[in-house]
Amino acid sequence: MPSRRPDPGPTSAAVLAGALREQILDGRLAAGQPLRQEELSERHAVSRHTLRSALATLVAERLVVAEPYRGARVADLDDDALVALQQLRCALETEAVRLLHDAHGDAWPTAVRAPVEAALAALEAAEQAGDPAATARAHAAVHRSLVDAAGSPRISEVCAGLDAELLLLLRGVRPHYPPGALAAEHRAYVEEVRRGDTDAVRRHVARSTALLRSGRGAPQQ
Amino acid sequence: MPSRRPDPGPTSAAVLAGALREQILDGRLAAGQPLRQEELSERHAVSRHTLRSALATLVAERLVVAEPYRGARVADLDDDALVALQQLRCALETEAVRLLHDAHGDAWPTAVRAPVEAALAALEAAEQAGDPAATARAHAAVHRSLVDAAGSPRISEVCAGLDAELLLLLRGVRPHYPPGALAAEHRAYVEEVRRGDTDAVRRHVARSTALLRSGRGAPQQ
DNA sequence: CACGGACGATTGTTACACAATCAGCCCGGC
DNA sequence: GCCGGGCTGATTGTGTAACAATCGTCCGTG
Repeated sequence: MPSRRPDPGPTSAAVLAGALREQILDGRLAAGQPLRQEELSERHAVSRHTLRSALATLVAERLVVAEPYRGARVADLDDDALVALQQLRCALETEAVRLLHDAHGDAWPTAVRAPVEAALAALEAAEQAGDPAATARAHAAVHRSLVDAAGSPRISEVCAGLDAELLLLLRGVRPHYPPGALAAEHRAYVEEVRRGDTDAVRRHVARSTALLRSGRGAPQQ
Repeated sequence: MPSRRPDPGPTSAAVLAGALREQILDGRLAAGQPLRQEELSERHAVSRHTLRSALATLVAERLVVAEPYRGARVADLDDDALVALQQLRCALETEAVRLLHDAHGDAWPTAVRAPVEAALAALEAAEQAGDPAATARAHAAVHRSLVDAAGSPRISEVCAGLDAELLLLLRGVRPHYPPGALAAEHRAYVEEVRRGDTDAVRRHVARSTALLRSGRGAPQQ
């Protein structure tokens, strides 16, 4: 039924970048691990050129850091990177909430509210299923749906580009919440921002940052 | 006198990207113009591979848009792109101003104020010299110094990445101000934000957007 | 006039080679 | 003993030439 494929087929470099991103996010490629071009290109059965191209996209996503002639390695993010990232997310989401309130007041039309509600429901489902990785993705999706609702494409895009990095930051963080608490907290949060309380964004992000810091402090045991 | 060279020499791809960026920003490569790999690689005496690498960095900077198998072309930005970009800049600079006020109140230490003052002085000088391109760069530098003062590296970085795109947007816009007016307006603006008036950011950006839209409306004559 | 296939142009990918740089090691001089 | 210089292997950056995949277009057929 859908038209055949406007999609010519993603390039090899793109699918390779996707595979590497997946391996980084699920820990098969550990933080700080060097990424040698020859080894990786052989393992994935591609040319060294296309591997370099894939690495370049991952560098743009900040999942990989590279310096000329010294090679690339999986990014390992410290607490400073966490707070810097959260400050950026706070800037984007605060402005998104302000744009939403300027456009709709506290009576969001269903076209705006529906995706957020769907994301909240998905978060609740993932939490009940007990899958930490899926919960983390669903959590990111809630915030993304909120920012997307503002209808500012560049803000949305930067926010989307932060998702992978945020998931990398979340790796190894034990859930602090009993199942359902995260969804409930976010339902309340969405309600606050719907009333135009932009400070709620700051509070929410600050709380999240504090929890992540404490959760990352003792990764072993 | 300075240490010999911590710099191993920028890679060819990097200098090529710089050259292409310069050509795009000064109009030698017109907006919308296709960028053929073979032609450009021959003209700049580099391999097609390194050209592709340079193009990838320019795509990341949004000076070039590319789609697989269909080639790359110089970005041509419309009014929608302008307002989307300005919304993003507003988000970043508003948060920067808030961070500054949270950290220092309205008594900024000299370490914070000095770079901003220097950027303002440079803007005034460029304006008096009557060089529109230098004025545009100095104007961008004022806002960047303000954001950098907040000390949030990720916000600064996104903001810096927007500079080239903003300069591209400004191409062909006639100055609306008599010499000195831009610097004066920004001195007043900095004074407002120093007092913690985050709404001043929104007003400033909105005014700038309106002027740019009217200036871009009739590029010829 | 619609439709489908052939054709050139352009991009994506590969293989192999070489130059440039890095990291470590050995070695001689103070 | 320790410090600095040069050598060496490893790794990355770049070049050359080719081939495969895709796009856009033109052309012939019905």
